[in-house]
Amino acid sequence: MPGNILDVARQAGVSHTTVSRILRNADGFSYAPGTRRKVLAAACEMGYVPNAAARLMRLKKTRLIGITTQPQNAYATYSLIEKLSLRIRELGYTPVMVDLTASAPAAGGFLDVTHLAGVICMYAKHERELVARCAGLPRALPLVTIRRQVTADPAVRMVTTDNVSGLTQAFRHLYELGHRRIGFLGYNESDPGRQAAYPVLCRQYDLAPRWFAVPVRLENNSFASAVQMARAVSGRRGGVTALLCEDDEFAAGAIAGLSDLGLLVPRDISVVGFDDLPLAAAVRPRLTTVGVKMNEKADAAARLLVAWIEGNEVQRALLPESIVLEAALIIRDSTAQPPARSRTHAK
Amino acid sequence: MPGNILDVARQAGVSHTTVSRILRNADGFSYAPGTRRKVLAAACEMGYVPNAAARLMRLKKTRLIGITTQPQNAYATYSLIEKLSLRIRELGYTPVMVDLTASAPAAGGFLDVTHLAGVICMYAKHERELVARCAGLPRALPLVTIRRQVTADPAVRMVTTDNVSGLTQAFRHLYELGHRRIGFLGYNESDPGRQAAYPVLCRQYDLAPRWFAVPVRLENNSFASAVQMARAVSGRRGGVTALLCEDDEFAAGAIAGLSDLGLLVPRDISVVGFDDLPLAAAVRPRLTTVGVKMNEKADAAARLLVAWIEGNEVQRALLPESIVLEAALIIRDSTAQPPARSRTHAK
DNA sequence: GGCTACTATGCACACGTTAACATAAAACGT
DNA sequence: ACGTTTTATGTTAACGTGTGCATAGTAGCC
Repeated sequence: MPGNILDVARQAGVSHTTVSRILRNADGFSYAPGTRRKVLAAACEMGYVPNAAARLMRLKKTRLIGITTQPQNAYATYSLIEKLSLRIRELGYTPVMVDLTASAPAAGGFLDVTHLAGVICMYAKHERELVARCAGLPRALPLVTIRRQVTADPAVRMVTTDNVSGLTQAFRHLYELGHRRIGFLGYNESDPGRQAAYPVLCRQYDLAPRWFAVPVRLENNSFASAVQMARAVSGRRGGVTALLCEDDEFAAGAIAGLSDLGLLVPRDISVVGFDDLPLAAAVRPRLTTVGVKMNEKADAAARLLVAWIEGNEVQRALLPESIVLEAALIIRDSTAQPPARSRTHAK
Repeated sequence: MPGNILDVARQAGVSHTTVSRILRNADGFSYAPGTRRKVLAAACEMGYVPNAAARLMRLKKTRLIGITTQPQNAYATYSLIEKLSLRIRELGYTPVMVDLTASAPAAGGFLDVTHLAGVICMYAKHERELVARCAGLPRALPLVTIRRQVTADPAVRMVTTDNVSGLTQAFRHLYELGHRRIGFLGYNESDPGRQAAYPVLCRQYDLAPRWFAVPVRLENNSFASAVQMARAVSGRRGGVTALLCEDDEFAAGAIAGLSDLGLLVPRDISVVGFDDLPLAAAVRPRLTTVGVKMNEKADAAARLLVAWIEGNEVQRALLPESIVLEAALIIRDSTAQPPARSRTHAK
């Protein structure tokens, strides 16, 4: 125990109140330069660090921000977590990974959701779960959802990408290359953002939707499950010339799976990803993909949450309900004209 | 504030001490079944969750276990973090990601390293940093290192894979296929575990070592940096017929990079990975790789750390200094005989 | 100089939990 | 029936911090 505030006070020859106020730069208090110097010197010398627990008990506020995780999409998840963590720390908070599946609150788990200053939440299921769990609390848990907001809770804000625009760009790109049988590979049950635009676009371009959903049991490994979907995608009934994928990991997996069947991307089938992860530019062929500006997304989410946490009633009301970032199609090597024989029979 | 222990006590008609002891299953206390039932019912009904801060202040022990992270190797890192988190939770602790680069302790950061019950540490640099930072503390920070232990601190334990055996198996596999120009692709500065065995094996098999190190500036994205290394690996001076890689992500990147140069794996060059991540079986060609049993590793690390945390002096002394898991070569599609012209001029 | 306003500091309490110590009732042995 | 151990519960202090209230000194103002 490396010294408490009383030790510092004793050493500096002042009261612990003075120490507390000087070290926190408390507003509305003026201290003599000499006193200030003495206190800072003493604190610095003995390496004083305020006891987090005591402070928390007093303030009833932590500076912990939860990040919900899930096993799907290792790459995208980790990529986002990493960037979020960085931003959160830059804003003076500490990121904590929260697992909503297992956390029986009474089971001795140390940190409960209720102790968090806020949560950044990546999946619709988690959002519902969190909002439900905090329903009884007098103060709603500040929550920023990435992707799509699903509850009407006033404390929930959203940061997302304009998925509709992104998918539209991708769709048009494929259509202009000559594709008329364009499929969509996604989760069985997921946030509706990216999937919702697909049938609309099909109707708009007068094409039949061809939908491929990964079975729930396979969802834990996106890459591998996409590999397994390749047969369906390329099979008699599927028979698409181009495939839109819900994320890059799916796209990369689909390419691998197709190559097992002797099909080459983009010669035989074009594939488009979503996210523009580092993976997308690394894989061969390089992925044509919809870039979602992960960095800006993390930045916006962290800022929005902190603004909400630190703001008063009025300031909160001024915060945007949602921040929507632009998406931009990044054309690389995984898309090309459909094979010659396919170009004849449209629709 | 959803009720404190006093509220529960009042509702159950007992003292708060009784509530505390019953809810914690405190040893050495026997309570009447009726009392117990009353307390549990009251606590359950009002959804009582013990206040983490107050508990922490009293006990001076958290049930938080830190996991150090780093930007390199998104896949391997996330894979391990995910499994570690699960095990840690199963043991009744809460995982927290700790960032050692930025954490100025006094800068308002809520959780300091000193508040953690222990840390699981994946990289040599972090281990040194942590041990150094906790040097002044009366109680050393319990620490389990994954991979290779680098400090002599008695509170540091290690869980690792038998990398030497793993690399030996891989080397022998390549040698027996007929390869005589076997390179190694790894980090410039990394834990010496996997790299150390390579020159020894070269000497043993009487081959010249061919060493390819990723420049530090590229290290943040293993996949992409391996792609960039392909030219060196296959070039005039490099000219290897087989490549051992420090991890699967490197291997996958190398394959992609080689394909850019018109070289096919395994026809022109054989590639071996390390770790057996999900990625290894997903990528095409499927990776021949050294499996390190990530699950068992996470399990062993979490158990060892918790045993140390909860054990007394005597029990701690009985814990193994290190746990070494076996490695097993998994042969898939990325290795084959060297091309015919290469087989003639050995060495 | 007396009143006011402000500056600089301290005192004492509250937060919710655990644990050492205390106590009353019951069981037990002779 | 009486001392002794055991069982079942309660009392109270302590952890380290922030803050409301109090206080002493100092300056301003007519």
